[in-house]
Amino acid sequence: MYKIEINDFFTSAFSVDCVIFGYSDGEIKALLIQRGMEPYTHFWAIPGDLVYPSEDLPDAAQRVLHELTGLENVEMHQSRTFGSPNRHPQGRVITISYFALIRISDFEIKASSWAEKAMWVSLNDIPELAFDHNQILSSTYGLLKQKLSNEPICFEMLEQRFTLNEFQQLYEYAFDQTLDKANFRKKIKTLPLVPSNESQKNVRHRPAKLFSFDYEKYSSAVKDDNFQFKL
Amino acid sequence: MYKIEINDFFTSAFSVDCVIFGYSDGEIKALLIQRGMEPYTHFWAIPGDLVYPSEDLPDAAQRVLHELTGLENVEMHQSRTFGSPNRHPQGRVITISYFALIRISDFEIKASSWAEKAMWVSLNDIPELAFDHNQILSSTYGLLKQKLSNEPICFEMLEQRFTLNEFQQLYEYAFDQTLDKANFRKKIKTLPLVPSNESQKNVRHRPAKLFSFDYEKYSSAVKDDNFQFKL
DNA sequence: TTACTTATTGTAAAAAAAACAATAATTAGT
DNA sequence: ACTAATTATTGTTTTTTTTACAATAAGTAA
Repeated sequence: MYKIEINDFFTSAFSVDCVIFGYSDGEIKALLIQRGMEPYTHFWAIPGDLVYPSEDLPDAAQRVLHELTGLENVEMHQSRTFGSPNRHPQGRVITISYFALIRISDFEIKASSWAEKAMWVSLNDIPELAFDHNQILSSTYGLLKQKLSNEPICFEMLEQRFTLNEFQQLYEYAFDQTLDKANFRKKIKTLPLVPSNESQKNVRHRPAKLFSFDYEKYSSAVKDDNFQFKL
Repeated sequence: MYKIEINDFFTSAFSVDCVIFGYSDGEIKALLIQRGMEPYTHFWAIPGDLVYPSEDLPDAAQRVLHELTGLENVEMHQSRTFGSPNRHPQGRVITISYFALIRISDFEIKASSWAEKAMWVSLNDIPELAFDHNQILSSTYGLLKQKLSNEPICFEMLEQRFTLNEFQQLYEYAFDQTLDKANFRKKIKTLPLVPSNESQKNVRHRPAKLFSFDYEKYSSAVKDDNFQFKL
């Protein structure tokens, strides 16, 4: 065994992978791209790329997401790090995964740079992905579900105005269980939901009122009253 | 701006940092080492070191912890990843933090390799640490507290046999609140705690019975009855 | 105006949590 | 062996929260 020099360590790269979740048609979806570049050409993948040697990780996540999908100003949170020695065929590449929830209708997706296509894919229809991206995606979805019950992040993926039923259905989907409508409404009575004067359109029955989530009221309730979101 | 070649990316290193928690004298403590090496010589730090280019991350965590502190067979879990461009003065080094809970009395700590000393330090007495280790430690402690209420990991840091009061005090310490003794005992009635026939020694009052946690019964309850730990 | 469908509110039963009190058990010292 | 001291342990009542189910109200489209 020969002695390892300090410079032998500085031979690795790292990347960020951005798991973007959205919700539409009653399903949670992830934003995927099709790779137009070696390795795994034409495979679908989570948007991600190598980080510049002097770039900070959150900045890199923003940049990479923008370059590949056109998405801007998406606040992401760190998920897990994946570092198997052979996960990347071109060398040792550690990847730090980030995730965010966005409103699908608020953004226009446009594949660019080396991404051939970009599209929303239901979590039920995820194909075989490049690298270890299937593992990254399912691990990050697990993290998302955990956060859903402790933080009011679901409103980042619901429409800006939503019905209480849509709110409930999102939770029923994520936790795979049906909830009593009356009790659900009682439980969320403590949340800062503000009713709008608009209602559902184009339904042939009594339309539901549209609500929105008041983030300011929420964060001041957290501070002042020690309020804690829990569903 | 000149074009960046693929090889320009493979110029970074990464490390693992092992945050080891223990509990004694009513306080949660972390295992720290004193660095006998540049940079931050003589600073206290979380045990950690660079990962070999072909080494898997969990293996690296095991190896590094063993080399610096003598600890073996400690199962660690991934915490967060820290990657500010300037966190390491010798180059770009991303660090992946791991954490574990151990019974202080079960292990003998022995500083070796480039660690000058190794000792348990109460979380209340943490000095200024090397690199961004203060941040890593507090962030990981936050993660620990989160896990404490959802998983039965506290028994990894309590003595193998413990009194119900010791169990309660650990939670009172971590969540910084006093709990009603009678109600605490009722709440833990569902947990697979098995009484031993031994009791506390050397106390000048009625000694408490010693219990231990039955991991097998726990994991089968999780599978069969869909049981979930919650405190 | 009517039929239809869903939104919304209410009430009662059941379960869980919190508060508080009483009793039992053990040790150390006399 | 007895007593004082201290804590373990168990019980009971009250309060709060959750669950289950039912009833009513409201809006749309025909």
